[in-house]
Amino acid sequence: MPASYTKHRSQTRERILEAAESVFADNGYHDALVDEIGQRTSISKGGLYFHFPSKEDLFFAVMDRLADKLVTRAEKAALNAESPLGAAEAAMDDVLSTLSSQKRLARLLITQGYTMGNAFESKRAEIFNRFARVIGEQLHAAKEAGQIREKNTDLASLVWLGAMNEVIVHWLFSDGASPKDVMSDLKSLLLASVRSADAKALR
Amino acid sequence: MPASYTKHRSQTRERILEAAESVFADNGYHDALVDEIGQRTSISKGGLYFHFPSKEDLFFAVMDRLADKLVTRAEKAALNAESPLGAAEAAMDDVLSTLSSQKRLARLLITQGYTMGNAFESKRAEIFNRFARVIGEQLHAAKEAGQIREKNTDLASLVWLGAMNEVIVHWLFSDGASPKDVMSDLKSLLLASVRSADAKALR
DNA sequence: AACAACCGACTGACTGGTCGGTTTTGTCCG
DNA sequence: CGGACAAAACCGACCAGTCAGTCGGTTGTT
Repeated sequence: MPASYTKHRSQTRERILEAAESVFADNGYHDALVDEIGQRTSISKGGLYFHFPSKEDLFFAVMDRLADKLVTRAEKAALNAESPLGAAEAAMDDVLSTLSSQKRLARLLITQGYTMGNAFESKRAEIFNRFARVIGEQLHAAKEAGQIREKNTDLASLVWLGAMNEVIVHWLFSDGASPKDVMSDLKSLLLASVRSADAKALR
Repeated sequence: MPASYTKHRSQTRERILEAAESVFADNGYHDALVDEIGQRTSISKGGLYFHFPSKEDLFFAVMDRLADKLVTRAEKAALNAESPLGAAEAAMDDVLSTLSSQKRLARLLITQGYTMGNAFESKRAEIFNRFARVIGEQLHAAKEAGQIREKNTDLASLVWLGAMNEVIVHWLFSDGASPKDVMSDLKSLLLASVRSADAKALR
């Protein structure tokens, strides 16, 4: 295989990835049509299947590329910090502001690609909001009672919900410790995140 | 409509919901077949469509029912606590241990139903783990440097990741404040969750 | 009789993937 | 240089499996 083939080959791959990212971002995996990716690249379906063995593989390649970009950026941003905790902070800064300015891509990376359309995402949001509200009410009451420092209890409840969710998801896929096992550590983390300095006793 | 109709009607609905929950939990929404729900209930497809207008509606009804159960349980658990923060803690306890003991349902509620199969979930896990590792390395270094109190940096990185994720997801669906806008509040929450008392200066 | 509940064979839209054939690109040699 | 050969790249009509949803008819209840 002559060298100049592989060069052109990777150019085409890149073109396909670009278009696929856009189509997946617009429609989500399920509703994205391979034919439409073909249209946007002016490459026929058969041509696409020459470069990628399946729609799924193509999607994964898109996701990998996205994650690469994001991680690379964040790691670069972290280099300027003068301490580890500062580095973590800088990376968080970078990721959040990058995603903030590219809603479509955030959507693709975080949920859209994996889900089955807008109706489903709305349902997910509805249920999670319900949980967030339950947590939020308690935190709000705790705030009134002077037990916690944090004023932004809505945000705090999102943080708590997100943390719990992630712990569960991790358990679901890693076969690691069950949520129960990490619960006490998790609780002290979350309590520390909001507790005021002068509230030692909890119950 | 005679009374005994509606009674039997709601019994049948319940039977269907039960079976549907099981089928959805086993296969996820996409790969769950309406025909299989029919088989398990001994109700024909047409019969099912007499009770639910579509597969999607049936799925949503299942999810609502699940969320109901979970919230009700948690709220009951919270009643025994003696302070708001204690109530929040008790509810968290309850939810985590309930889900811990029912992996199938946790899966359904948290992700499975909305996604497109195992390959996709694995990919999601892979990417998120990558991010978690980046955070984890920083936190670990911060621990070595004595900047943080928390010893379980793996868990802490999951918490951070989950919190960020949830903030982003919420923004994606609520059209609320962008992650950038809540970033400073979010940072102080997360830093407070791990920071040791004697580490004030950050950078 | 009237209506709810249920049946299940059938349909029709959908779309990922295939495959035989064509065009383009690079290489080799006379 | 140029013509012949091979391999890569690309084309697009077509196939094949899938399954949610329908509908005309049946059974059971009041």
